[in-house]
Amino acid sequence: MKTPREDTARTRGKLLAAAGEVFAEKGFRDTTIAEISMRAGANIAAVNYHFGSKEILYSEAWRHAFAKSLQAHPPDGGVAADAPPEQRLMGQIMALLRRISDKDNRAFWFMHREIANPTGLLTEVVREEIMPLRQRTESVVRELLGLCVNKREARFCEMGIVSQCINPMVVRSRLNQGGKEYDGPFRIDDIEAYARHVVSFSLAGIAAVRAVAEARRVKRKTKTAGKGGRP
Amino acid sequence: MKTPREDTARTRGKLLAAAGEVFAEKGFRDTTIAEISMRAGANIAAVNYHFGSKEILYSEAWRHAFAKSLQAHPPDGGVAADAPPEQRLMGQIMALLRRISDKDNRAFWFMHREIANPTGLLTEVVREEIMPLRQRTESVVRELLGLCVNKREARFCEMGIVSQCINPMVVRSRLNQGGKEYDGPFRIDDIEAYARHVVSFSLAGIAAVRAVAEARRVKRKTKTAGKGGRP
Amino acid sequence: MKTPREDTARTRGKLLAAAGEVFAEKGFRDTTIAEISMRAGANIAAVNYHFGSKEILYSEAWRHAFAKSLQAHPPDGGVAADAPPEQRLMGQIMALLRRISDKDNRAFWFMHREIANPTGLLTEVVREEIMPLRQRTESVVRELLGLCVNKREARFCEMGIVSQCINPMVVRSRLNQGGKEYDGPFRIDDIEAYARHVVSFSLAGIAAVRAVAEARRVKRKTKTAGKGGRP
Amino acid sequence: MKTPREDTARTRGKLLAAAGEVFAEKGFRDTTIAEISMRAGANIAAVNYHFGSKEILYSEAWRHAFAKSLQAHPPDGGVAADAPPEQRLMGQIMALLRRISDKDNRAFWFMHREIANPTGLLTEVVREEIMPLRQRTESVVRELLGLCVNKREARFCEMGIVSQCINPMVVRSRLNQGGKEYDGPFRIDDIEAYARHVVSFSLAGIAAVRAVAEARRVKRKTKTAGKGGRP
DNA sequence: AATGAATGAGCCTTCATTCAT
DNA sequence: GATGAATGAAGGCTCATTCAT
Repeated sequence: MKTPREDTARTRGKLLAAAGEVFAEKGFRDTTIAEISMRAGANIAAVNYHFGSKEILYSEAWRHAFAKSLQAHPPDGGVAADAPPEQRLMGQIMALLRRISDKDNRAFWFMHREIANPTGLLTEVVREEIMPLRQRTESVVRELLGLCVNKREARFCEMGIVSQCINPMVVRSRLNQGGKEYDGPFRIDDIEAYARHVVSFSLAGIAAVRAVAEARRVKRKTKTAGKGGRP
Repeated sequence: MKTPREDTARTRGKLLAAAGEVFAEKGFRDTTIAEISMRAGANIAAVNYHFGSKEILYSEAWRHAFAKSLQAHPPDGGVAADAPPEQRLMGQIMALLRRISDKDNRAFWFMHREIANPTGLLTEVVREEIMPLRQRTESVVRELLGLCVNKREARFCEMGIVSQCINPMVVRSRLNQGGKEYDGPFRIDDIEAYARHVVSFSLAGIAAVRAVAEARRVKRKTKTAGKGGRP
Repeated sequence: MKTPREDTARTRGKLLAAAGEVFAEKGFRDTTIAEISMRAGANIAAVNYHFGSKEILYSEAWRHAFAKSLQAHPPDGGVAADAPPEQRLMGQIMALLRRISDKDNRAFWFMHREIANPTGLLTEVVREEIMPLRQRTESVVRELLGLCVNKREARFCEMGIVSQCINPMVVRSRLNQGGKEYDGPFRIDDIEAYARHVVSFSLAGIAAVRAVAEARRVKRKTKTAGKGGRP
Repeated sequence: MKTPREDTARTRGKLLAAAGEVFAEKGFRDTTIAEISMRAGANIAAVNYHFGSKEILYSEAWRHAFAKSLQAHPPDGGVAADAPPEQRLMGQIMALLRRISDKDNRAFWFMHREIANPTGLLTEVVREEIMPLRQRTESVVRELLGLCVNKREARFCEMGIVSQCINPMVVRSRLNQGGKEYDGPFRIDDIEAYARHVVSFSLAGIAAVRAVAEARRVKRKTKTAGKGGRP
């Protein structure tokens, strides 16, 4: 025996799920609430009734999808918090790639569309939900970079690493869509192989940045020491 | 003394420029030909008169913007063709970052929107115009990688490098828009500094990939030699 | 107490009636859905909401009008099925003329416009709905023609009879429109008088055709008999 | 060496011919000046330049086509003016059927469309040009009807005969269009056979009408004679 | 609480006509 | 005289939202 409350909750859930699918497929503008309602098996007035407007549904659907995505693929990638930073980086990269490539988790595609085609509806959501993830990555990267590297370079590294994950996945997905697989230069056959590549490529990059920074620090110290040391 | 031909060319040009601006700002769907016409100082029927449809204008505007973009920032970045590959890579990265960040060149934003929100109108255009650029980059990367690295890893490297350029620029641009500068973790203050970072980071990454591949090759040879050499 | 279903049915009905009027007056192309909606007391979006498109409304309105027309003027003209064929022909002709001249039944004008200015939207409808009527007429005509008349001449007769009904009515209607009655050579004052004329004119025509055919048959038989009979 | 006058005349002629084709194919509303101009190899402004408006071109094109049609198929059908009325009727019917079925003469289709879908642009033209033809037919019919038949019945006969020619041709043409021949009940295989059918069918009809009228006359006279005859 | 009918603003496109050369 | 560019009015259709039940 279902209470009206439960009915309401179920309809809301169906609408959120349907909205997630359609928004991810077509973006905000090309999505019609008629299609969302239909896929959710609900009335065409249901969206405005339950959420107030298409715009509100949009951000709610994103939060919903993002939470589900994080639950399915924890950001540490299953690596223990006290593992060496190299392994933790690998874990985070794998988690990110899995979140993006998981066909059941559409949050990433929302985000991507939103960045390309800003509605301005997700800016707050981004800061609240995405930032912690990036800071978690930045923190591992800083560990690997050591103390000599300044903040800007650390940010550069973090951005570069995340970008290596995001961009190729986007391109791959787009070019492979439409049924026919596209076997051109953009193709990534194996998520795990690509993850290993990004890790080893980036660890080398990080090491180089670290080396330069440390050399600079030593040089400065020597200079300072020489200046101050000689009477 | 204007001939009708010249008139047409001028109006077409104005429409292309206006279309470039508006499409880049708002994407295909949210752009109205009314706004394009208004910005071009033309009648609302001008778009259909000169181009036939909004869709055709879209792809024509992209070609126009892309050609202008390439002309303003040659893909070699001003580096001679016989310079060492490290410098040529730097040149290409600089050229790419400049093309993306140049506020007068909107082609990149078209492309980015198109990938995020495919209209299907630019697929051919991409393959014809973008591929050569990526192949040019891949070719420098392969030079730096040496002969031991297989094709897939070369592609991974090329994709990673290009991604490091594209993605942060997108995010930076989006978050900085709306008048207020956003001084958060995504910000890139200095294009040139970021270019140098990407080059040194990526050269180290490439060297690492190369080293691994060469070690693998040596190992195999030794194994083979051992197998065949000792009875 | 109106249910939504009843509301829909009423609005649909009003739209069908209004569409019937306007399409019959102006034809498909010159009819605007704005006018139909206005006459039906509905919003301009109502047509697309209830029917999907102007084209669908067109053929639905025709079916609606045709059904109403048949109901108002049964095709046998009130003559019993076992009456002599002359009377049944009279009944059908009267029914046809009444259907055409009835100002409340617009189906005929649709048809006429459609034939003159084909939209291709009614072809199926014609075959499904008009054919049975013509076959009914042809069947009476064949009865009157006897067995000697071949199929082609029977068809000629049927076509000629129906044409005598349709064409003058069309011309009469057109020339009388615009407020001023046109009392020229095309005018038919009295539907019933014209029906009687068509019947007697055509019965004589049919008899002549029948006589010729029977004479031909007798001649052939005699010839054959003569040929075969004499050794 | 062409004078400007000759150029103008030629362009006008091409426009008239092209307009004749397109108007006959598509009707007034669905015909665009652009298509007429294109088919005539003229500028899009040529129609308004040479004729003033689409409407004027429409009626001019009709006059042009009608004159050409009459020239190609003289209304007497090649039968001498002193031939017996039966033969003259046959001549006129043949001429009418030929005019209608001649694929190079589009005037009839104009007319038909105009009647079905009145633009009001041809009403005067009709009265001026069509009436004489119908009066010519009516005059033969009256000859065959004799003096006892009243004016209304003569008109009925004439209308019926002409209708037998017009209507089946229209239907035949429409149903056979679209490339595929339609071998249904409407088909007329042989213009000449149909003409013979109409003549013999109608002569019988005329004879019947005449007989009835004469019987009525005799009856009245007898009655009158009887009335007046008895003292 | 929830539905389905109805709305009206807005968009792309068409096309006869006009304007400047 | 003749052209081709340009115009503006109008039409069909879409869709998020509101209204009445």
